[in-house]
Amino acid sequence: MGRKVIDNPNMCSLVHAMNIIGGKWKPIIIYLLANGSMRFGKLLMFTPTISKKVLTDQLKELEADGLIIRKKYAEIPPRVEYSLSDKGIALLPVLKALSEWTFESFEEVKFEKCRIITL
Amino acid sequence: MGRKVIDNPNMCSLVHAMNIIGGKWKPIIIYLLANGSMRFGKLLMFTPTISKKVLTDQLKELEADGLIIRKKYAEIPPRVEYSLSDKGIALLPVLKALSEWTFESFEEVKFEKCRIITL
DNA sequence: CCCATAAGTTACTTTTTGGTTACCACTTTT
DNA sequence: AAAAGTGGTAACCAAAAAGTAACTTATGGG
Repeated sequence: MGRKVIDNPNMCSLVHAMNIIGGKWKPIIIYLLANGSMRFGKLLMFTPTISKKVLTDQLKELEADGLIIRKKYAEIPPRVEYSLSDKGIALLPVLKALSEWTFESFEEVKFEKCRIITL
Repeated sequence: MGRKVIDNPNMCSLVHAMNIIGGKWKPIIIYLLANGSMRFGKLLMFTPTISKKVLTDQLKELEADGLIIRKKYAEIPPRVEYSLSDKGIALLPVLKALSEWTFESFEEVKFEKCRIITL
């Protein structure tokens, strides 16, 4: 039921990082939120191969770990806005560096610099 | 048989990065190799909760993606040394930044700065 | 002749993750 | 009166990842 994490008896910060953002989708979700808040439906549109349930699950874990903030408006139909917390914002430079590493290390492949939008 | 990856029609470099190092163990393996080459058995010892098969699989994928180099010596019993390639070395600063992000963003928890050794 | 060794491989099982479909709650629009 | 729009949840299944245990290979040592 709970999520599986790497045992971390020595409190290694890299192990913890992998436990938090190791999920395949999480860095991508965080990057999608880099330019401001987004609603559930829009996040779903921008990550076409993810299912509703998986997106829900990932968002819940990200919220539980304090990387994103979920703001629910008491409207009908419901509106829920997701945005980055301070922790999430602090992660952006790391993700940018990761994206640039790919760009530079795999020059033989023509990558776009972190355009995640796939529609 | 093959590994599952995120569809990446727009060649987003972050998506590619996740496809390459998204595995739970991969960044940790790369970090273990930061200080020089290591033999299979030693890698296994330093990652206590990973199984032999999974370590083998991860190493194979890392090698296939060009992040590590596998050098096999024609000895009996066999000796195999794993080390970082240029791509792998170029990834180290990113992993270091990731480790530091954890350290600083979760101050309430007392993390060790990237001591991965868990024995 | 038998054992140990290093680095796996193979076959098998279990756990985890991801996907599908249906359904809900409320209101506004048709 | 019925449908559409939103952000979900629940039940159920399929697929993938991971774990376990036994086996392999070739040689030197006892």
